[in-house]
Amino acid sequence: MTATIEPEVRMGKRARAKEANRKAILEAARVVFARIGYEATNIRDIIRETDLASGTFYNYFKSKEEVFEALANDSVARFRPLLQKVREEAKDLESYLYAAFSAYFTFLAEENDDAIQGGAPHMSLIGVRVDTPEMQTVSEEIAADLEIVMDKVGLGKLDIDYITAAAIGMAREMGDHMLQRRPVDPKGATEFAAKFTLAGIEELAKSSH
Amino acid sequence: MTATIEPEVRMGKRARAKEANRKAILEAARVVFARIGYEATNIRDIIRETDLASGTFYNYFKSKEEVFEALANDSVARFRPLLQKVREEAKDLESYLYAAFSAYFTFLAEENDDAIQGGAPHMSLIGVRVDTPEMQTVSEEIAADLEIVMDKVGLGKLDIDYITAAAIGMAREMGDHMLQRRPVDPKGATEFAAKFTLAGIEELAKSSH
Amino acid sequence: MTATIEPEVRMGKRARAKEANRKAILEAARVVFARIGYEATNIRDIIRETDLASGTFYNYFKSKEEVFEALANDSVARFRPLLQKVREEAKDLESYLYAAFSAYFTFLAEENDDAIQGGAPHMSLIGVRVDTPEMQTVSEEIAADLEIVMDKVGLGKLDIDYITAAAIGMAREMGDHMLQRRPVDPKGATEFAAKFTLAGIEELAKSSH
Amino acid sequence: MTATIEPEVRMGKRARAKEANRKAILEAARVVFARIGYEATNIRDIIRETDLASGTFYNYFKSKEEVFEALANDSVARFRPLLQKVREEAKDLESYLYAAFSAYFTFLAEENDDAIQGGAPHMSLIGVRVDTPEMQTVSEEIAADLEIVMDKVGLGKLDIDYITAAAIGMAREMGDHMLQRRPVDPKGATEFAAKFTLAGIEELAKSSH
DNA sequence: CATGAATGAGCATTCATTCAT
DNA sequence: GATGAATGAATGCTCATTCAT
Repeated sequence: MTATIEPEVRMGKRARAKEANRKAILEAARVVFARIGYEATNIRDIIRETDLASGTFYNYFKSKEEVFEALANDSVARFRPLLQKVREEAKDLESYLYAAFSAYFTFLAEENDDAIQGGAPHMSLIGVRVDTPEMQTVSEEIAADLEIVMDKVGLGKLDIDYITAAAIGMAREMGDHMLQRRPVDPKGATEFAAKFTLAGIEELAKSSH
Repeated sequence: MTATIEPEVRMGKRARAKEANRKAILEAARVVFARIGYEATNIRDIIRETDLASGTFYNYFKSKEEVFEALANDSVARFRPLLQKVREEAKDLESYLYAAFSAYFTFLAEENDDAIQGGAPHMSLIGVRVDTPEMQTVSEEIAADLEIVMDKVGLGKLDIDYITAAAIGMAREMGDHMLQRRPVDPKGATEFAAKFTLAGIEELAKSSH
Repeated sequence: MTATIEPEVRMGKRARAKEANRKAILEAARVVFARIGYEATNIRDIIRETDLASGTFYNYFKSKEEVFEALANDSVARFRPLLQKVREEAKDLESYLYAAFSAYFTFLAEENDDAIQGGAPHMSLIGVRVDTPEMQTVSEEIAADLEIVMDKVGLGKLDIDYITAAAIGMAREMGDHMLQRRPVDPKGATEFAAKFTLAGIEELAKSSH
Repeated sequence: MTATIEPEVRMGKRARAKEANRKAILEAARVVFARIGYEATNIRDIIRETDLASGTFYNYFKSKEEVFEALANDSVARFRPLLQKVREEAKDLESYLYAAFSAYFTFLAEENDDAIQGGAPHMSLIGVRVDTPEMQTVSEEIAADLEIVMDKVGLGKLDIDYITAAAIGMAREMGDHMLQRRPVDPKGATEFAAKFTLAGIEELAKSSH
């Protein structure tokens, strides 16, 4: 019986080093963006955080923007499946909201774990205050989800665009605050946001007939 | 009887020119910040927008940060009276929320009038969310107020930090959407946000004892 | 009676300094191009030759190409009047050829005087081995001139394009060699080239009927 | 009797691959030099034109200069027999000049055949005249030959340096023009140049005693 | 005070060269 | 001997800041 060989193991040393360097740059970028902010960051800051030489950066990315994009894509790629699961398992509006906020706040907390350990003064950029096309996609997915769910429970006539905006804005801003607190408490934030949003929606529903 | 003398009249020619230059720089900075975002703006961009020489900038401000500060202070100076009135006239949480959201959305609509006309993207060049000095300051003012009001109406035991975060996040995100709609409708946004927030807070109050 | 005031004198100190800096950069560029060749020259080499700072270069020129262009334009602008005079004063083919070669070799010697003093190992680029649009214009002027002159003396049926090419090629290549010799002797080169060319043309004329 | 063994056949597989790589690099360099000029070419440009890796370049050449040299030597190797024949068969100055110019213009036309087909600009990208290794070497060979021949026919007292310069300059400049004409006509150019040069030299000889 | 040219530190980017695989 | 990623010195260029006029 032949052992299953993992892709990483199949790669030569060179390929593995390449992969590792790419990851090192991405990770360094994530840390530096969190520490001093995206705009203030320059490429030297990023490579200084690795043990690579300056020219090496350009073997992997053309610009700061491209690292950012990669980081954002990565975040979204990891977040989307969670959202998918939420969507499938939601029974009603309440369970959807709880699950969605929980997914978001938990993801955010995990995503920023390193930054938090390192005492990053700048709040997380990736995934929070950033509108990449991908992030917008996630927003739109949530909006679509909400529309479906709300339709199903007979609330389709409400202003879903504003409701989504309210929920997303709430999540973003609360996310920043959540990350400032110790201990970081995604559960509490979820409880708060879900309850708050649910009440808001119900109130709007009541006054709309 | 001493005649009331307007500040401008009291000033000499020199002082008036000085004041005008200061204003020109501030206005230029406001325009450029709105156009390309605070971080992306450099001092040359600002003075290029005026008919002044680069050195002149330093007679008035030490840095981009200082202009930002001044612009923010200016916003506060213009916004504070409105907020003062809101605070004074608010009888309860409901009336405060309505008035505060109304002040915010109206301010936002007016503040972005030029930008909308000029087709300025206002924020999010590519990806990074930019807060103009105005918005940042206004948000902070409201946060402070909200805390006071909630305390006064006996809701001080709630998680006021999260509540203000929720309200501000909601306002910010909804603000973007409001500015996209035609006609721009601060009244509608106010109605929506106030009702939503009030219901949220009441729900939290209910479940907290 | 008011003294005639020279433009230079009318300029303020600032304007004069500006003019001087521009000239300093051009002169430095000419020297460095001659010393190490156009392609090998970088902008730091040029400014190092002046007592200016690196950034100052960009107050005057956008690139190495632009300095080159300015230098070339300058050369042409100073050469064209000489050619004009040659054209007007030429009585026949012989006198035209002598005058034109003389103008060229003399101009070349003067142009490269500094470079020669400095022991420049690289032969002159400006005006010799370079085809700027302007240099081409000069070539075309010479070609047109030759055509007119040759027509006048009844040699219009010859291959004037090749004759011009031959004369210009000869001048270019001989120019390089002339600059290597000590003393630099434009008279000798002129004598040689004119005689040579004249004989060549006459031979062609003879065998063309 | 030993069979004549071709070099290629004598080599092992390894050596043949080696030879092929060397040739690939040389050919790539020739193409790129012709396309963008020697100075503007960098090593990456050359290896990109092959299917070899960058490091491989250094197994064959130490620098761009060395490739140039090799290319030039190659040209010489191909051109020298022609020139050898010219030298041997020349009975007098006239026949030498005809044969030499013919060799040069023919070689030039053939050498530029690909470039003409491929629409390569060959030289003068913008402004700076570029000599391919081939041309430079050929010129030098002819110069050396001419000196010998002139000496042999008793014209050694003339200014041979200037004469060769004149002949070479003429050939170069006329070569450009020849390549522009259709059809490309080395014969015509040869006739013109030889006649012209011969007359020039004779005139100089006459006036030198 | 206004001016705007000079400054030079700082950043992005390229590229010849090396070397582990 | 081939590979191609890593290296880091070198270069082009920007921009906040100063200062003589």
